[in-house]
Amino acid sequence: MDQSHLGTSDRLLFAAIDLISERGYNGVTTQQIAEAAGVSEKTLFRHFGAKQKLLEAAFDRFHYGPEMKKLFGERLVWELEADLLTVCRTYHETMNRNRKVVQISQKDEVILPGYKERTHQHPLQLLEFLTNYFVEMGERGKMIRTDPKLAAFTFMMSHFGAFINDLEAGNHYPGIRLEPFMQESVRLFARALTP
Amino acid sequence: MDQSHLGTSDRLLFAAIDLISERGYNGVTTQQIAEAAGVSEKTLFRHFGAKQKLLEAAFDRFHYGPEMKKLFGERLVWELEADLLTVCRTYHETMNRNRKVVQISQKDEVILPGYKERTHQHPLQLLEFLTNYFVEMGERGKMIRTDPKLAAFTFMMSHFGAFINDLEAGNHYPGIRLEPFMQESVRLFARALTP
DNA sequence: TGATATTGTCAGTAAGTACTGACACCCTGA
DNA sequence: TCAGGGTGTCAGTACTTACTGACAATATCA
Repeated sequence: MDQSHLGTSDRLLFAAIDLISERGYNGVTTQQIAEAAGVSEKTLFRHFGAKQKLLEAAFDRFHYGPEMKKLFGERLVWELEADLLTVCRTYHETMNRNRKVVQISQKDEVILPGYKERTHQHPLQLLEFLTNYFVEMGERGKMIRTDPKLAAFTFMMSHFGAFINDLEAGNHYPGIRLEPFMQESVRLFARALTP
Repeated sequence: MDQSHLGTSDRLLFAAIDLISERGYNGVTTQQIAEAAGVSEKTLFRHFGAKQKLLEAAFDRFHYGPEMKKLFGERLVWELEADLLTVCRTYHETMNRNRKVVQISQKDEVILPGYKERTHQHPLQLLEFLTNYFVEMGERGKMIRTDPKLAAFTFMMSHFGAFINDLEAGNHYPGIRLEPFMQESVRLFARALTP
């Protein structure tokens, strides 16, 4: 985790995200953030003016925008099992990139009003996408007739749950790893939804 | 939410759980907790001695022990769909009773070391139970051969995800309600696992 | 009524914390 | 060599907050 090559601002942003995601906004002092960044507290305030501004800047810096819309529009092969795997891989990739940001918006919703919505944009998009995909697959006769939105939601939730579970403490459920879980869940849902 | 009939200690414990689950341990002052309980701050300290002790007492008070082991051991009918519904209902009931406690142990793991494990005892138990159930069902020829643990985990995770999603802000995913979700998810998993 | 326990009030302490100002230092580039 | 931008140091301010002590008020109950 050597960040000495980064500029002062970036080091502060990194440190802020790291510490706040662990201990919460009110659980970390500006001094601790500055120290973690290898910088004096004064410098922190010279750059960001206020603790809150620092968090907001950090949030903006590390929150990946909704850039995946068409990202896997081409990758689809209209085979249920393969496509579900693509979707859930994309989901876990996105969530893991935003890992700490998600954690912060969970812990400190109160301090960052309005920011939680941004964090939940990705999952919402994916849900919408998956729903449309199910509709289309139904029309092609490659999927059973069900409520496509609820089916998509159930699939998403199982991966959201696994993600959060992993976020929180790693190993509550011993002997369970992400990759086998993804494959098994995809297999199950594919079997459930194939005519 | 009239709690005037309760004793002083209990009112304080209620107020603590309420406020801390919303704003986090460091986001609430002892004065605010006392005020919410309709009691002077001094009384708070007379009863609990320290803020941390108050939280610990509150946690103990509102954390339901693992009392369900055999609770639905008799309710099972060895029909996949019906039993899955029983399991996930039990799950959501337990989680919802512990709602605020779960939220606190998510936000303030740092302040309550060791307590998170306790919160995750119920899900762990249910997972173990469900795994054994799947094994038994497999032996009876009423279920396909799969990794029973991963299948159980996938089912649990979809409900854990739904629970957390509901916890956090209520309605990220508009138009989705718990009851229809439970039924649809049970239907899906039953279809996936029936021979 | 009187004894005891519980609570409120109020003033106060000690520590922590976000944030500032003044000044000296160092590095870079002209 | 000089100027300027970014930084560290240090002292300090204003505010919050967990927690305490002393005393008065009230409720409970024998």
